[in-house]
Amino acid sequence: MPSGEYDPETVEANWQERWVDEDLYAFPESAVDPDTVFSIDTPPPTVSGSLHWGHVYGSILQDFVARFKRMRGKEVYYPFGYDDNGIASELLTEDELGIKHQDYERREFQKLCREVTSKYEAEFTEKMQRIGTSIDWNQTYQTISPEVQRVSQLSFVDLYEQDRQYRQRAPAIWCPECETAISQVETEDDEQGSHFHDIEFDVVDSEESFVISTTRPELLPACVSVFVHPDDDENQHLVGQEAEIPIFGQQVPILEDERVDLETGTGLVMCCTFGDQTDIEWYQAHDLPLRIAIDESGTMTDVAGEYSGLSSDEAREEIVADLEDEGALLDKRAITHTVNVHERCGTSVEFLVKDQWYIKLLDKREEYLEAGEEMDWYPEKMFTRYKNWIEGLQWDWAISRQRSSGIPFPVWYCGECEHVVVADREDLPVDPLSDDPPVDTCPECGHDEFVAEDDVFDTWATSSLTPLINAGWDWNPETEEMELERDELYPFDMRPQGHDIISFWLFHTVVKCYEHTGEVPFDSVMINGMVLDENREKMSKSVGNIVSPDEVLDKFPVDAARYWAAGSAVGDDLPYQEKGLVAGEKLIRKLWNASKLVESLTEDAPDEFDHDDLKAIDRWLLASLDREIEFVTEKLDNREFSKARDRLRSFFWHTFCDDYLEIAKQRLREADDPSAAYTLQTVHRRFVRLFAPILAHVTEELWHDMYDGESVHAQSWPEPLGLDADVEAGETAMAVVGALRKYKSDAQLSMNASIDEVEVYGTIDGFEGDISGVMHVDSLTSTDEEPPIESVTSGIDLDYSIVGPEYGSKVPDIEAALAQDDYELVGDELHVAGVELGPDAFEVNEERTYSGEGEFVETEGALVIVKNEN
RNA sequence: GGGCUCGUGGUCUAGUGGUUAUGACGCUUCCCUUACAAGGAAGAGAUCGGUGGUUCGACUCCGCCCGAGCCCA
Repeated sequence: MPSGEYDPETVEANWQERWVDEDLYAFPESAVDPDTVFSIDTPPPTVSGSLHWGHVYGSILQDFVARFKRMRGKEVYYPFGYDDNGIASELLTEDELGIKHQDYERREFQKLCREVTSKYEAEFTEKMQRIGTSIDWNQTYQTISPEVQRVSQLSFVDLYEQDRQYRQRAPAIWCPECETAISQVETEDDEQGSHFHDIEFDVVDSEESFVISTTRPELLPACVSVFVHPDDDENQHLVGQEAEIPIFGQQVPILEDERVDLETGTGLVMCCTFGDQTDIEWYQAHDLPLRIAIDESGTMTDVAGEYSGLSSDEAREEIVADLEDEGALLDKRAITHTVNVHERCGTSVEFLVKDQWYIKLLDKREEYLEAGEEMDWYPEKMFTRYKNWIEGLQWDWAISRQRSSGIPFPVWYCGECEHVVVADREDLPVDPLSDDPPVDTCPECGHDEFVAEDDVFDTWATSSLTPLINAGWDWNPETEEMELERDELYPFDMRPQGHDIISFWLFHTVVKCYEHTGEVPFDSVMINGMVLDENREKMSKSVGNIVSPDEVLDKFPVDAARYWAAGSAVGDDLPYQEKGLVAGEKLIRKLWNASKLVESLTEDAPDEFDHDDLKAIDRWLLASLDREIEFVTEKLDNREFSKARDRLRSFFWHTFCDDYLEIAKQRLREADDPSAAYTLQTVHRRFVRLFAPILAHVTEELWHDMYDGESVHAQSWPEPLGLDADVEAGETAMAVVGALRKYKSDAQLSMNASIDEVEVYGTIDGFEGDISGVMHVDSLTSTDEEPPIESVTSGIDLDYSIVGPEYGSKVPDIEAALAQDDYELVGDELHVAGVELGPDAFEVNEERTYSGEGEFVETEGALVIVKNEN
């Protein structure tokens, strides 16, 4: 029985513990009907980092859906993944144990990683449980586990056999500091100081020469062509000729391409293997040869002739000096320009040519776009991000990473003919560096020595498999097919995702799962926005405006945070604001206090009551709640949490507490009133369930205290009762109560002061007693008759939705005539400005005055005359 | 530099062609009415970022500009 003040600190912790202990949210073990399953594929957070407020926000939104769907009769599959595979965990392990991963075999190092991260996993679990989500803690996985490694490698084998992957000598972005290849998304721009060198090039078989400005003279030996912009009239005549490279002497074609930047340098550009991204594009577009002058350690190769063996920095100095000697260096000046750097270490990247594995994307752009279209997007507008990403794709997806730790490619190459040997599925996971290939000799050439692939997968190659991990995707040796152990989960009903990572996490997941199963992995996607600080600015460590979950939850109940999280349209960014949480706290308190009152009033409430015997106001309240239920259900179905929350709060607070409860209280205290008691309890039970997905803890406490001892989260969602009621009379009655409150307020009377006499001109049939009871009216009469007041026509209001389309440009004339009172009312028609408007098109505005005894109050649907001696 | 999203009282937010713009927080005044004063009642407060256009009519649609965020270069 709810009594005293609500104590969220104790109550919330208690329920969180019990929910986990009692496995309340456990997904059924046995196979279930896919039609009644609601499966969620949650993107696993990095556990080596700390749980931040953005995680909390995203998780709460997921939980709203999970709890709502559960009450709607679904078996909800709500798993949790710990992402501990990746550089962050590796660095953490090295730090904590004071080791270097290079000193260990991969498997050993991964084992150490698992040990270190398990501590962080436990911490993460605790924090996730503290926000009261209904995750099924029996359904968890670690991305570093051997099982997930197996899925990753199975994915590779499957895509390889489907010919969706290829290995190609291709440009790779290389970080010389980290000695690893990185993806395009791991680079960022940086302004750096450098020097422009103006170098003179001779045109072959001509007296002519031209000048190129370059920041990278050490790339002269790598030069394969010179480019001119198509709009560059001055240099147009050079196109088609050849240029001779100073010092090195190679002769290269002069070509035209619109990617030449006319603003920088001389408008003529040399293309090398590879100075920047544009060089790579030119290499691909113009089918240019490769001249690799710098290797991956930054050392000059044989291509550089006498400079070979020097570091690229040394080579630059010597080449510049030699150019000067030859008279080819015309000028050298300091500039700042934008370079590509590795986002982790800030080192400017190199472009190398390496053997890399790629997943094909470009050839199926249309299909992947259609896959995106097949999913329901909440909100819809976020689909454009997915669409734009696909339309802008210029590369296939490079999945090779030249790192010594990570999940290895299950591949060996023949030492003789480079034939690719892929591991057997039964043997996965394997590490080619430690394990033998599945064949003794090369099936192609019979050679018996193999070279292990030493690259590892890009972590996204694993992160993009979560639906398959959750659904138990594996090889069935009997049928020789890939199968889903838990077929009923797939495709997943919902995938939550932050809007900042739609382009790679979501996209890559769709692509991979689609290729593996032939099905789009998600029926729907729910996109969450970012959490901003109080000033609507992005949270960042460097600015120091990070909000930590512990800090917030020490101060506020979780339910208050949950109320706050429901406060914005899904997909929109949401500022963290304490007043939002304070508002939540107030609602929790209101719900608690109202429940105490309901409890005290409904001790004798009948479980059953013939709806035909309901009093008007009870019938009215139940019918009004029906409409609210329909609204709230629809909004939650559409992930419009904010609308559901606000409407429910407002109906509960104002209609139920302020209007109905005040009346019911009086009725029940004055006499036995089974109709009121029954209604009060019925409505209250419904409110507790309606609030349950959002205010998960306080509703649970109330349900247990007041009702059947089961969890509110295991109850079914309220269905409308389908009662008929005179809704209009009820609303008029409430408006009359409002008018009487206003009268008392204006007269500075207390709300329980009595009023002698009230006359209501309007329909309030059946509500008279309720009004007089709650407002302490000694004598209340109501009538449908015309009130004893004088009406003066004060103006005409047009209904523009009718007048506008009908009269178009004549509307201003009509308005002008009305403004000058130049019109005539003929019967139910309005004659104005030469047109005749029907009764639907306008409304006569009347000013009412009352000169009789007492005071006249006008309200929605009724006119009220108050006569009071006091 | 490109794409997408957002801009509404002091603050947060609803509203996507119909003229009196929603609600909450805060503010002012009044009211201790036996669930709740962290409550109730009343009230003030917005030319809907700027500008130009389409339309009888624009917060809403279109162009440009400004500001913020995200992604990409």
